[in-house]
Amino acid sequence: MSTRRATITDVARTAGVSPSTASVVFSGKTPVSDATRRRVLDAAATLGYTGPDPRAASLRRGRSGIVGVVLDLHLGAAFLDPVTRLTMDGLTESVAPLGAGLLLLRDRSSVAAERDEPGPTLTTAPLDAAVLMGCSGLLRESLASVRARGIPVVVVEGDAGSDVPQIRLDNREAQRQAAHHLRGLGHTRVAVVTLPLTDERARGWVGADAEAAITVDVTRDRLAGARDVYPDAPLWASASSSIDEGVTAGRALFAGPDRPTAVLAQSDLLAAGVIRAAEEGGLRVPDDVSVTGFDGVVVDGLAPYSLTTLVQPASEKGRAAGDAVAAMLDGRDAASILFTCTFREGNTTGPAPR
Amino acid sequence: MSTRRATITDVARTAGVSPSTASVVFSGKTPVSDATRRRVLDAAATLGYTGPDPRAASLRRGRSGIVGVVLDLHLGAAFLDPVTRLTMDGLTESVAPLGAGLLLLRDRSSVAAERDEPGPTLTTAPLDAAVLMGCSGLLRESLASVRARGIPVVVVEGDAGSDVPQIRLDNREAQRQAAHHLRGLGHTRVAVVTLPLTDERARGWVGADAEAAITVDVTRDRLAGARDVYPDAPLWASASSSIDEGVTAGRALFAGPDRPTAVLAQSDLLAAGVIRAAEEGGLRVPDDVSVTGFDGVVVDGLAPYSLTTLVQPASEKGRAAGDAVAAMLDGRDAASILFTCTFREGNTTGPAPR
DNA sequence: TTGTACGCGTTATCAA
DNA sequence: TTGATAACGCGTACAA
Repeated sequence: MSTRRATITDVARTAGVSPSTASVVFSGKTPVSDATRRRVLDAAATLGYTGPDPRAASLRRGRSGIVGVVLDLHLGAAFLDPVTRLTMDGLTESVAPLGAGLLLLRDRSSVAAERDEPGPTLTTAPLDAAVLMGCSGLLRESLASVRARGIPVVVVEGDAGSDVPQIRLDNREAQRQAAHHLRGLGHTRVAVVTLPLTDERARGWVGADAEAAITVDVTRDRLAGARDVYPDAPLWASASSSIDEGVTAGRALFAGPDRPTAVLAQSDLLAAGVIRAAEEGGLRVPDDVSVTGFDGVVVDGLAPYSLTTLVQPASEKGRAAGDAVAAMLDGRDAASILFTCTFREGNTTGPAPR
Repeated sequence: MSTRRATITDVARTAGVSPSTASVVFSGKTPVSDATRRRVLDAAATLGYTGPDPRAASLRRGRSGIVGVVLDLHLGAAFLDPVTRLTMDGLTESVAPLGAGLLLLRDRSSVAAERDEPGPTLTTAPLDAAVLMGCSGLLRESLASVRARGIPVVVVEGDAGSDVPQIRLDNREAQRQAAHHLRGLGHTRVAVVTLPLTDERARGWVGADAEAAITVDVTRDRLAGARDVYPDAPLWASASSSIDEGVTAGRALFAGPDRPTAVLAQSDLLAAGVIRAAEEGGLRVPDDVSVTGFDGVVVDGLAPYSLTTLVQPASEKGRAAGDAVAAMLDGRDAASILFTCTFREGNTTGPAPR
């Protein structure tokens, strides 16, 4: 084997052209005569040169073609959430035309403290831009340093300073619609199953104090919407958004004496679990209990139910984030966007039983 | 605003030291006197310098700290699979100590053909290494060029040339164990629900021709294990690994005259769906029908069932891939690994009804 | 259409 | 403990 990788200079020399010409052959930025191109390509083949070194190209260009995505959980957990998956899909799509790929990063504020592993960070990775998805407030510092480096940042469903473009949802209004819907059906005994209230993710009934101390934006906003219509509805906080958590919640809800006739769940997965718990308890949905979800995602295994829910434009959110990144990379500035959910009536809600 | 970002040279000049000294202050590779360090740090703060440009550092070092991960589907679909999630988690962990992050790449062979979007590829991204997860054979070409560039590659559950380290599972033996288990319970009328047979992902009953034309390794190997014990079991191919697909399969299986008393599903999700379909059809599990899964993952919403299944070391696979990458990056060479599944008996299998 | 010259921002090496 | 030097491999004005 040879001692060193071939560079474009080697190729140029072998082909008998200048390095710039060889470069142009690969980038296609400038017309090159067919004869020259062939000579260069042949030389490249001979030398085993497979194209410009991305590292060098990236230094020269000032672009790496990499967009960092910061998730607030470890991968598996983050992607457990269908909304996250859809949003990532949208982001992937909208970022591809930029010639960029997504680099998975973790919110160091939550992890790095534990043990001092290195790992790529917002500050050490060769990023062209960064997208923060639903990250905790603690990451402010990294955010600051990234912005200091002049790297465009977009925040999706998270709490960032006001001068960062944000992609958000009308969580409160949307949840209010669902509550209205239930009230219109005559429901008065309604319970709410919430997403985690804080990073601690404590599960169980929620008292006034805990309710006042909610730190997760999404949870707080959706709850506010429910409260607009049902100020006194009892609250059960789940530890995560999953069917199993919904089942746990449902069991608790349906166990007591004053069984609710309707449940506002803050996610479709939770709603699916609540429905499962209802069936398990011999309650029929929606005859005995109405259940609403939130997100409008496909819940694997929920058929034949079709949830009454708020459909959120999940992949559009990702796409919007990508577009914002593209805009900023382009020198334009990106505005924050507030997406709207659509109420969709399924077969899981019905008139309140008398 | 100033005209240009500060560089380490600017910082050095301001601090009255040489660039190399300033560099060392940031990298910590060499002891520096406290006084000097302070001067440099102060200068950096003054100039708004937040640390070395990763692009330049990466060119100089010859390392980017990025490991590419090629998935054979779009993100959302890939992460729909719990095994993929776990594997990615393991990979993330084992790659973090390397100071590396994961860059999400798509199998261009499947996508690029469609439309000619640029997007990051195996060949244009600044990768230190690449991990291919369950990718189709078509990607051979990219694989070749990557290897030509001297980039270490590891393949997980996919079909690559023999000279690439592979991380695989004893699919056949494992599935055979499940089949043995069923035979031990006296089952003779057994059906198999498979993962997709080919990239086309056609759903339905499988004839001999189709069975002979299976292109997906995992599917073929697991089926072989089932065939070792039940050479004549009827086959239903699902279009993906999901509960809903399992339901569809189950309905088909339980509709016919010769209803099977046991079902070997090639994934836990499929098994969960089959169970759901059984319940739906008034069959009790395991009294009327036994069902086995494959993977040993937590299926959200499956409780109170605990599947009889083959537990595969999913995150270990990811970790092994990361370790292999680390080894190769280190100049050592990495061997292929064959992981073993563990049979776990749950409450979804029982004696064949008489 | 092709070639020349230079700099992108760092860091490894070695000498002081 | 610090500093000088020399790449790292490429792209792009600009000139020819």
